[in-house]
Amino acid sequence: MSTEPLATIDTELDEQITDLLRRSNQRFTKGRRALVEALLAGGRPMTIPQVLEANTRLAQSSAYRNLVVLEAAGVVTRIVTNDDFARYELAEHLTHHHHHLICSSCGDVADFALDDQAEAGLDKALHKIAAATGFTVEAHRLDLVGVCSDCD
Amino acid sequence: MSTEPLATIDTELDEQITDLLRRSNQRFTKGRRALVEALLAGGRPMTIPQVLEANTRLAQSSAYRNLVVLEAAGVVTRIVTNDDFARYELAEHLTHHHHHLICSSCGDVADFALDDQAEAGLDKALHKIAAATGFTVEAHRLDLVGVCSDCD
DNA sequence: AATCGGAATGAGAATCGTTTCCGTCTAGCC
DNA sequence: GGCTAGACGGAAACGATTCTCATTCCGATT
Repeated sequence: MSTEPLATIDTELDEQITDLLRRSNQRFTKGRRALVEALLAGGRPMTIPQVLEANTRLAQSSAYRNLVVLEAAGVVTRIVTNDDFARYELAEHLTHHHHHLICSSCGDVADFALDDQAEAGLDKALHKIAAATGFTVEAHRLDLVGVCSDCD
Repeated sequence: MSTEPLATIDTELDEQITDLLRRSNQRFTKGRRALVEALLAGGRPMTIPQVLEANTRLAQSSAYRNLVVLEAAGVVTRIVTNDDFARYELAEHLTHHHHHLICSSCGDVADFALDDQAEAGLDKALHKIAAATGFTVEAHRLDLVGVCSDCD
């Protein structure tokens, strides 16, 4: 479990994650660190097979188990599409608020961000809806579904 | 396969669906009609177990198979959340453009619509993104994730 | 209305991503 | 150094969905 990392977790991020994990009584172990490194290196939502391929030392069962732990701790986010596999990426508060481009052909997912003005307008409209329906909003998700340039 | 329908499919809708199915060389059979009626009566995205419970005459395997057929024909839309089950609802062009409120506690999904102005602003911003990334947009999906008033 | 051909049906088996078990190993602590 | 709770990893179990296949239905044709 010790080859050169796919990406380096800087001190600040390390502390944030350690802290997040500690809050749910979990440790930031080597296996979990390797997962975060793989996701960081990927720079996009990755399926478990992709993660395992990126770091062949990881055991499948541990990857699944630890991604559940990391999600519960708020370190990563699980994304499900119509594709066969679930995908994971670093949680937004460790990176930045963004949305997803989902390719309906190959299933790949990439990130994009809305400009501040559009995001603010959206937020306002959504809060209005929430207030009208008695729904307590935790987050909003915006996906663009279409065909990526590779598949076109 | 002949009890009183859960909801009535009016002539116009019937023709639209028949036509949609014919385009993919499929018939609008009784089983498929029963599925559409159940979804129509539900008025919200439903899981297969919910559909089967609403109409106990439906066979599970046929429900799964026919929902795939109906989706391919563009009659229904499949929605996946973090919940264990996929959900289906009538396609937007048979109803109206809308978005989803997803309860992170019970998994239930309800519909909501953005006001025209917010929707137009969103559309504009998304087309800008698409143009910048070489992504061909087919649709956008906007979900509000939170806790519904029942679970609160 | 009887027949034929192809599609639809339904019960159960198979699939396969994901989860869980369980025995072994580690890291952290005295 | 030993102790112990937690983490690990290989393999078995799980479960939503899909596939199989014999049977039934539908629609067109004579």
